[in-house]
Amino acid sequence: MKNAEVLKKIKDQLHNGGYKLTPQREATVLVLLQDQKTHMSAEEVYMKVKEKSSDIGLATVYRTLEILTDLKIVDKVTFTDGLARYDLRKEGAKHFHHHLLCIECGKIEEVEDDLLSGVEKIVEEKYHFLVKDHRLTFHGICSSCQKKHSQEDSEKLSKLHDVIE
Amino acid sequence: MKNAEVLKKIKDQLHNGGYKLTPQREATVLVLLQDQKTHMSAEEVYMKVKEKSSDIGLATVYRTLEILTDLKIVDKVTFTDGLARYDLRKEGAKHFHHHLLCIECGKIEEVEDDLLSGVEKIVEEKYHFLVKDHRLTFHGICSSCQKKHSQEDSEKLSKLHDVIE
DNA sequence: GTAATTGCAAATTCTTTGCACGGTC
DNA sequence: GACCGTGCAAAGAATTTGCAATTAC
Repeated sequence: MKNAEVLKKIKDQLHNGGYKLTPQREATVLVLLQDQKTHMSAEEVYMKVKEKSSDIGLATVYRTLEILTDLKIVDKVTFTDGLARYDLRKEGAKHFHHHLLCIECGKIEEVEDDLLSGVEKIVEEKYHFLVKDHRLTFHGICSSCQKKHSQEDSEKLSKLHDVIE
Repeated sequence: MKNAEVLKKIKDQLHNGGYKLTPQREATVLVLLQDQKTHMSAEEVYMKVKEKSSDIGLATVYRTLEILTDLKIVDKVTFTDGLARYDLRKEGAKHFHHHLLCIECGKIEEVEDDLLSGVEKIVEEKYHFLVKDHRLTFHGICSSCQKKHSQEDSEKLSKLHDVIE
């Protein structure tokens, strides 16, 4: 689905929710659309909107993000740093996607696969809990940090060889 | 494992980490031990410690909770309200347990089952991400809120019957 | 026209920090 | 007596709110 279509759809959702379509709200949605992988904080969204010439206040960004969260157009996530970040929901995604948070470099990768349907079934049956959504984040070491490690290791090893030789 | 034993173990961990065992730290750990299901915020821990006669400053609670988090004795979690909460790690648990957060009454239930080992394998193989820990929270409706609903429904239905009769 | 929305600044909330004092080995 | 830990109060960071001016429909 193209960005223009997605934007159109979001506009409709705002209307249906009884909200007006202001330039500030449109600019905010556009920024979220163009930068879907970065998990921006409110401050970052605010900066990006200002960059694009559109003038906006930080409070308006917070208010807009809250509306979008209520309408389930974006999801609010908080990782270990305690800062709220905002993620556009993927088109047609029933559930929130998952995250891989690297504890070394801080990078956040996204996982779109639906990994939890089996797990949800267990939760519903065993705990009689009606699952509506979920938040899943893995903490660990990303592939590039792993490579960095093995490189360091082999360097140490070759130094060791130098000493022995 | 008994609380006394767990406390002893935590004392050792503090010592090994090069930290002293002050009355304030001991009181904080005791509060966490006695109230394992409530997911207390720093403020709540502070209040509980004060209740138990032990005098303590809020800053000390924050500092103690940070140490305990670093030592992986407690886990810091942030749910949707953005407030940091602290959970004692279960004895011998490799991984953090999961949570069921009711979107109606706000109650948080814990799930101890290891539901994710299969999912972690997929993540490691497909994304080459070395998993160290995870955070999983389901958002939904708890069993008692579900019951409340069906009760309301049957009440409405019986009123409807009254009208018809 | 009018009710919703905005921007600003002030207020709030949660958390961290600086520093003088007190306790411990 | 050096050093770690504490309490307090002040600072800081993130977010929310009150209000007068402005705007979308």
